[in-house]
Amino acid sequence: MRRTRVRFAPSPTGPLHMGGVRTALYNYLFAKQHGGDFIIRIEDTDSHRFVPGAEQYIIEALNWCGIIPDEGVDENGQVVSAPSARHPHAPYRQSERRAIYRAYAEQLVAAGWAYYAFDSAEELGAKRSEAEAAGQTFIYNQVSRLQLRNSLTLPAEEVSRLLEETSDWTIRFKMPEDRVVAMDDLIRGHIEVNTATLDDKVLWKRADELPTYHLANIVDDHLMEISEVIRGEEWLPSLPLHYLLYEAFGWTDTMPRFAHLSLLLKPDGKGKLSKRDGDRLGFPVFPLRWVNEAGEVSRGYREDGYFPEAFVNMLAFLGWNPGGERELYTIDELAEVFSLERVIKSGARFNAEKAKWFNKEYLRMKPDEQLADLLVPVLEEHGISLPKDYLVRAVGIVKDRATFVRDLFDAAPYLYSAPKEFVEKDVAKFWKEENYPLALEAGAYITSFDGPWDKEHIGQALEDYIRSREWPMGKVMNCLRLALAGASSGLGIADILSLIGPKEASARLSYAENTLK
RNA sequence: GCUGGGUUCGUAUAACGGUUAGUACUCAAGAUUCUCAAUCUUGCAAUAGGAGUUCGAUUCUCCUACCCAGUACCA
Repeated sequence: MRRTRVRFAPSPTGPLHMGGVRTALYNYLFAKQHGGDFIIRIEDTDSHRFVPGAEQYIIEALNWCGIIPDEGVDENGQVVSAPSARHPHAPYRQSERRAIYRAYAEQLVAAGWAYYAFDSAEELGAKRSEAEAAGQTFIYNQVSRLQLRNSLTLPAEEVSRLLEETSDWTIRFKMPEDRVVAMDDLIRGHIEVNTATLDDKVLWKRADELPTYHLANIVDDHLMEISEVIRGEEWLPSLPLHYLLYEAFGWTDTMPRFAHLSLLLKPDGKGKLSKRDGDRLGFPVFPLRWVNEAGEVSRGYREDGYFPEAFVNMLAFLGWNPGGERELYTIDELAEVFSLERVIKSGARFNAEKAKWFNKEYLRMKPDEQLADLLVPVLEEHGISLPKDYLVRAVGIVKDRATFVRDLFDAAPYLYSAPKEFVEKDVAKFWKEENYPLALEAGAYITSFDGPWDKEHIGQALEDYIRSREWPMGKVMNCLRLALAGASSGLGIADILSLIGPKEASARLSYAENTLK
């Protein structure tokens, strides 16, 4: 039984999408469950699409999620370039491995599994548009390669000359003509494809001396001793090529097992989840905030106030579930119960409401002390500073109505500072001549209450007082809340009073009396 | 178009040939309360369609429809 080694291999062409985070997460969970290694490899073989900062973003995002690699990134979040005991397969960035790939590509040519192709990108582009105009599709395959300029059709001397004198040739895979490739996918089961439907993919480019994804991916997975490849569904059509590449290299016996994950879909309508959907429907599609070169901002789960544990839990359950009815799992618990067999084959539609629900659940589970600490920066934004023990008590009172930390303030700002304004509509409704004097009187009574100053005793005393006088309970209470909180709806009067204390309550009552008249 | 993949309440999913097709989110109603939340209870709501195999199909096979992906010197 070989050691479990899986990798997440993103391309630094932009911020990591939440679907990418899910792929990384499943890889991580699989590795942890099998006591194996989780590796991050940066696939930056496309020199044209490189985006500055993207690699750093990916590393930071995974780190925020608690998806910590065993190899590929050092303790400071930097991709490691030199091999060491902890990082035996460095470098982990393909642009730094470019010297490796050419020999492998040439090996395939020598063995008859690949050939040199001299058609320029422009020539091929022209052929494509030509075919398209005729309602057809141009494919570089077993049929067309015999009409094109390559080492299969040109004389040997001409090939050597072109290899020597030109610098935009490529090495293409010579797809077998009529073979059924039988494959097995850990999630989808047995799949068969006939090679006659496949094309001759470019493996290596002389122009930038870089491999394409297919070559680099197979070579690196082999060199890095990857045991399972868990990746997105968009790679399924390339699987036959990858199987054939392992065969061509003679690596079939150590070929990894494959698992193709379905995609994340839009919450509504058709198609896969995109950045636009987030903007349109008002939720993040990226783990972290991202600002592109044009200065456009994409919001992130972190900045929107999600706990990484909630984000990870929610993501894990999008297209997978452990079978029972429990939904809340820490990342370590997920690693224990995760299984590729239970990954759903069809695409999962993302649901922003459910994401919020997860966060709310995690917020409720957090100790009040911790929530109080998290609330401090929010209060600072409002210029408020209060003692820790006061915040702990306040948080205990509001946490049930909060989804995010900021709701701990937003849901009841009056717990942290006296209201300066009153909701007009509520004033009109409750602050009436026949009601507010009663409320003021009840307020005066309770602020001088000499029993134990806690929610139960205050609530009981206040209620008894109002009842004994046969005043209308609702009207008096709402009036009191209006004076204390600035609005007629909100926390229970006893909750508010127990926290702010009789002195502050008294001050608020006077302020309301003077302000509202 | 071609190739491959997919299809259970609105959404995420459970049920690996036998269930009144379950659960969560959302939504609605009720209970509770000084209001609003929270909470609790109840409710609405699904096997894409059609053939087969079988004593019996959500589950297995085929066809149709629809959805997704790929079809680049991008990953």
